[in-house]
Amino acid sequence: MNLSKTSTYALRVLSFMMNTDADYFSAKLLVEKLDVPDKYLRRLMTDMSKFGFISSKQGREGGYAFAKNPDTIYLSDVINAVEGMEHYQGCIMGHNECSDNNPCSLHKTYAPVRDNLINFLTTNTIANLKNSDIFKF
Amino acid sequence: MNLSKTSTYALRVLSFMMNTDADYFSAKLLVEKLDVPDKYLRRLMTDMSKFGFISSKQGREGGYAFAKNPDTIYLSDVINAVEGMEHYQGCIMGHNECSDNNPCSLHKTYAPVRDNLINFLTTNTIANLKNSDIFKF
DNA sequence: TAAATCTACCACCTTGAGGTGGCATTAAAA
DNA sequence: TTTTAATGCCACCTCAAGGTGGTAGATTTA
Repeated sequence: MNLSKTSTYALRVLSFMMNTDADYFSAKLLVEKLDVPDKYLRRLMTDMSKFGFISSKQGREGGYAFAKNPDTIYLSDVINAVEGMEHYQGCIMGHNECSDNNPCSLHKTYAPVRDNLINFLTTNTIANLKNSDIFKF
Repeated sequence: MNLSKTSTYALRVLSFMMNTDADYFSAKLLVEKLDVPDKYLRRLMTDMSKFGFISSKQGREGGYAFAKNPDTIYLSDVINAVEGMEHYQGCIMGHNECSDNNPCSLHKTYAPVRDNLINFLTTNTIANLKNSDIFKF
């Protein structure tokens, strides 16, 4: 499975924030800890604040913080915001139209696999990523 | 889930061949039926014959045919040949190293989903795609 | 053996995701 | 009020997947 690189960046940032105690997380800190390109991360953070996941505070001692309760942020919300969920919901063969009524040759067999994946993404939240035994984000 | 476009092309070609009765399939026919770019399909077919899935016959009345029994060609074989299976086997967060011993924050939760996907790709063959009720490849 | 109809191959073009440079703006701290 | 350390934004660069053009080579059939 391949989330877009941008989605993994977003999830890793939020996971790190969930597992680290701080009021504000500066871009500088996140870049150091997560090895994400500086400017790219800043742009992503700005995007995520526009989507309402985080808030930002400018100026010295500023940075980013959760803007809503992490247990209300589903993995699918994050993915949907930064790259869209279409790839994960659509036909594995890439057809625009593919349904039970007009299926491709893999439609039926693949259905439970997709359902399982969708279920994973729509039931797990950022809060679920909290785990004191984890040191990799 | 997003297979690469090239993987879907490959699977769709093989699926079409599986569901159609003919000795040889010309590039022209495949392009017409499957709406894959002409030159791109030809290059892909050449690749697939190098990988041993199909054989090609040049000249008038020539074209492509299965080079091995379709029930010995697993979906994962095709994907592995044209784009590699790494994306589907690796860490959902994109880490190079991610194992039970050194997991990312999604490792444990995602494991069954990945296993399910891998199982789907490694147990289904091209022969399984034969289905007389299917008209979309 | 010539025409027709295929595949094979090489080099190039296009597009979007990912990534970068530079500078403006904000606000706490000194 | 100046300095300093943050974020915000715009325009551009890079690279690999996907796609194209042209031509050479193979083989069947008339």
